[in-house]
Amino acid sequence: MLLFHEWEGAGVVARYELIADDLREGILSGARPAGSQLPSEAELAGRYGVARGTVRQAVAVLAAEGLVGSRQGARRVVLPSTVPGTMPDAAPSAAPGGTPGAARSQSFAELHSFAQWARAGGHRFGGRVIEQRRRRAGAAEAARLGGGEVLEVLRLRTLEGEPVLVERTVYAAWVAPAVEALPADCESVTQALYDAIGLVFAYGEHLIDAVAAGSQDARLLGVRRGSPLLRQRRTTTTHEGRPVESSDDRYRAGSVAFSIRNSIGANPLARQALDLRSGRGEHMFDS
Amino acid sequence: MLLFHEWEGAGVVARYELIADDLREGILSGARPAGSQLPSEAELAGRYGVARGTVRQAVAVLAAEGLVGSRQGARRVVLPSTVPGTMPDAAPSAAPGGTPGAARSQSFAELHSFAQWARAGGHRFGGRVIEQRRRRAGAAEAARLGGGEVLEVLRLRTLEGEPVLVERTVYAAWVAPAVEALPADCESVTQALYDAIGLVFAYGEHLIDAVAAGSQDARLLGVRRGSPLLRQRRTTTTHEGRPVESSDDRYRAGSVAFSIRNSIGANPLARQALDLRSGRGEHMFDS
DNA sequence: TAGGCGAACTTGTACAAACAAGCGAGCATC
DNA sequence: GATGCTCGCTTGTTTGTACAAGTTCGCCTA
Repeated sequence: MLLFHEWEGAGVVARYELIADDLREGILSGARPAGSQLPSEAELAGRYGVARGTVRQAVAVLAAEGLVGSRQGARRVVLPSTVPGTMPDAAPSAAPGGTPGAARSQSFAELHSFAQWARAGGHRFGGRVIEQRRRRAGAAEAARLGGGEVLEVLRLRTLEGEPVLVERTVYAAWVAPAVEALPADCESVTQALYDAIGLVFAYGEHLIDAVAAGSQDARLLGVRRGSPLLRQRRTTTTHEGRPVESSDDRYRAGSVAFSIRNSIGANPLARQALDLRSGRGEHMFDS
Repeated sequence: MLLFHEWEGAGVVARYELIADDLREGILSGARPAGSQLPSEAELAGRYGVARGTVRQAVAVLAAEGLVGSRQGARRVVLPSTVPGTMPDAAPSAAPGGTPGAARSQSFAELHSFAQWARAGGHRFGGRVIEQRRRRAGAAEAARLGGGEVLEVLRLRTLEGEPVLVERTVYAAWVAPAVEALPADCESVTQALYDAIGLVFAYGEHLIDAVAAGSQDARLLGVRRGSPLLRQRRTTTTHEGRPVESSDDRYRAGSVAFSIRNSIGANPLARQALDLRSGRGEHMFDS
């Protein structure tokens, strides 16, 4: 239970975030088991000494994370967590290397930055640049990233010592100099670019599908050509909506999965049909 | 622009939803191009004749969808939409077979129900039951779905006449009778179960990765054994958090992709490491 | 001209109040 | 015993206000 005096001096963090963290910890620790009801908004408001609106903001966070369900008229319930791998060890809230409650703010970084995700999960990881060169932007790239001379980088990343990810990234012209200044074995490009020029990867658009490994993929990942890979294509922009990079990431099958929890009310993930006819549509890399 | 008198009698729909729909249509139609700034909350409040809080709820919806970006102190901006396939045709808001503004409420259904997703996208689709039988629940299944005699169903679904999806679903004991009562060529199981017993699939947890096609997969989908498939494993629950089904869906590579837009603030999608060592962990079906 | 400063603007957080809408349990009725 | 209904509880929506915090841009100064 979060006590009021713990807030004094907390300062920068919003109260609804603190309340959300407190409730989330209760859920993840098992103190509030799946199927149990949360206290009513009125009771929580009284308990934490805040207005009902503040409590609503807090539980809205949890609902967006898929941890609790809401229906008008009925108490909120804790939803079951059934993802394989998270079931067996009902870890008592003290995850290795991560402060409890950081899950939400990590979730974008996790999806975007391999390093930040791996670090948060307590994994041993590495990576290095295989190839890097400037070239003129194609038509579609110019539309996505803006014109000029883009920077194309091929990276191989490892998890627990094994190669799991081939990253083919195209950076917009305006970030190219900063990326070129990075060392070849830079662990976290995202972090390095933030430190160097204050660049924040704020928004992303992702397309997830499966492809067969090409010869280069196969060689780098140590799998047979044609074996299945999980592909994540993404385009990232800054706060202002300025495009930063466009990437084609390919994971070895069985090494990494994407997980999402959604509710009938709101979720950003959707299926998308691909054009079955034009298999020769534009590829970012024809390796 | 939405006019006030259009609301009179609208009744059930919340005003913030109507405002969100109006703004979304402006963005998707191109009237508010990517990079442009939205009017300030105060101005929108005046224009729509509502309080600022209501406007904030509306734009929060758009922000959750990844359509607009927010930073404290700066105007909201329209984010670029760069997913391949949605770029070329900047469809003037009149998508085939879908009312404008329905995107958000569809997004869960789209992710869950193949039929509803395909219908919303204007695709020709079909499907049939290949195999169906009752059996006792395994240990992990009992933990996910509750014990008793579960119902296992194998379905093959087609898109534009071609087989694209093998669906292996396990239904909890309490829904098994209703599922068995459905015809083998039932188009939308979700819809049929709602009509029959008022069942709503409200929450889902999904795990997305890539696998090689097994011999049964290959035969049904008309691909070679070992070719890449996009796999979506999901567990769905009702409003109350009661588990309904657990499914293993495999899409032919190149037929369907998952898309997601996220922001640094909030998103439920995250990577998850898989155990590289134990390849013999539990499988729902060992086909 | 370059840099610093500040004022106006904009979004974020929090509170208080009121009503609408849906749920659930208990009660009364048949 | 089963059915239907009412009432209290709970969440959803909306308004209004106030202040905090960050951004933007123009002005002023060095």
